[in-house]
Amino acid sequence: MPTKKSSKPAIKQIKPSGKTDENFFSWVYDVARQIPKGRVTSYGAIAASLGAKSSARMVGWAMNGAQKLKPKVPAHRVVNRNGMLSGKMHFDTPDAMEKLLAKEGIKVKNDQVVDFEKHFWDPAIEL
DNA sequence: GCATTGACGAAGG
DNA sequence: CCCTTCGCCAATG
Repeated sequence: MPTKKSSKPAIKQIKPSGKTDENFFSWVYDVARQIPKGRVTSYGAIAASLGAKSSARMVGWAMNGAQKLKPKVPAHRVVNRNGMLSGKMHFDTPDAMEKLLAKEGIKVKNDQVVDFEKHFWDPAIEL
């Protein structure tokens, strides 16, 4: 039943222009979606698992579109190396990230994840 | 087309 | 120990 029209290409289209090598970006989204509930990881860890540990910034930039992506990417589970919610301000509301984390059992204090190491999830190892 | 910025990270002073 | 600088690469002005 090949009635499958070529529609809905997994992941892509970060930009309506259709530019951008979605390779790197897509990988980031893919990994981010695989983050177990109640766990967090860092931008650098994701970048490193992709073979671009130096491009942690790109991971963060990728997250910028992650919120609108479908299915949405749990960007709230991704924080910086210090466990700080550096990207909370980029959500719909500054409280969204903190709230989502708290909902999954992760405590956030002063924009920082409590017991970050304990909740840390390394895609390069676990994946 | 060049300059600045950015949800980071590691290294240097 | 805190602050500054560099690297990374793409988007935006």
